[in-house]
Amino acid sequence: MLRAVSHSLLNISAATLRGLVSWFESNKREMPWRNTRDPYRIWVSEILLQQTQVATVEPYYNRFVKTFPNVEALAKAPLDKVLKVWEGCGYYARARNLHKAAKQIVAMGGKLPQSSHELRKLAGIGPYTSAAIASIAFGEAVQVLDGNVERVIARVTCEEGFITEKSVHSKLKATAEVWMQAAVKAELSPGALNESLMELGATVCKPREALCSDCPLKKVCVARKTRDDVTELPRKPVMQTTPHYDIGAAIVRKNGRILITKRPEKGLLGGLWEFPGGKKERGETLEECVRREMREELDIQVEVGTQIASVKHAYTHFKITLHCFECKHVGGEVKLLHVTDAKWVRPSELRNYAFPKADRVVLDILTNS
DNA sequence: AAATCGGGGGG
DNA sequence: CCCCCAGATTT
Repeated sequence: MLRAVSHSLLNISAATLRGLVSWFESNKREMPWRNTRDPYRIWVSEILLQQTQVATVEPYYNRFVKTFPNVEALAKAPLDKVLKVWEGCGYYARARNLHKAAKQIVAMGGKLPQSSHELRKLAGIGPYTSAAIASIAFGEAVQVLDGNVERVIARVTCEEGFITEKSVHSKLKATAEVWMQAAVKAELSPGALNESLMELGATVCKPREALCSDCPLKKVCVARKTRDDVTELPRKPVMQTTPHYDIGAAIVRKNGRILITKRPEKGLLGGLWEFPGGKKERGETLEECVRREMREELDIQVEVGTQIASVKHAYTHFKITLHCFECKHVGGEVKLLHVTDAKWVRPSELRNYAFPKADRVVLDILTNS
């Protein structure tokens, strides 16, 4: 055990690390947040980049910093507006926590904390993000260990253990720490080492394709030397298949307006608006499901008309097909039984509200027909 | 330690 | 169409 770690520690030379960073300097992709030193913008970019690819993040980042140019602007904005800018980007707890942390920072005097330890205390900032901001924005010698860096180190050190095991994770982290110390001794900047390793993982040492001939670490990579297929590392347990649900949803119309409801602040799609509805139960038709959901969630009676859309969508732990029906409101005043808010909205105003992706598809069908 | 929490891209 | 990706928080 000790030997495996020691081996990788002793083998990373200043020259190799310099080669890595200079590879990065000449191969790095252009990104909007790489043109700024503003810690606020670097923070926003790192939150958006959690679980999300660079190409997806770019338009969201540009819109976000234009709408909320600094911590104060973000802190004083209503959450609904923050969610609207985040609409479609997923993992909405990130937006809620970013907003919450902005308020925390303003309460602390308006300046972002500069150490990874202090950053870690803010909502939505965990081990990865605190290290990323501290190293990139403030030059702290703290290593990041995101999925890219884990993969690069697992391959370079030929770590065969399952990535989900704590001991394996600790080993990779220990190696990353030693590399960081070696980089500091070689007078390389901590942020540059971290960005180099992440960029290498994203563009060369990729999950299902390793472009080893382009890799600045190819001479020291143990997996490349000893294995047929480096992409088998890091090892991961097989994922189990996810359940599928049919959802019945209603476009309830009254006096030219459509009824939308707001989801609870916590949990799945928290704080977003949607067309009311819910899971179809066994032995129930979609039409019966819609009538039942309108009764249970809102205490209204509807007449279910034609189906206007059937949208498939995959979440992290299950899949849905959203079946959407035109409905006529025929009785009952709306009561907030299982929703936090409800509004009758003109079709042209629907786009002012933040909807989940599946509902956005329905909305597009609705307004383009 | 395991489950929750989106949406995009690739084969 | 299915499979893969992966950081923070909650349980």
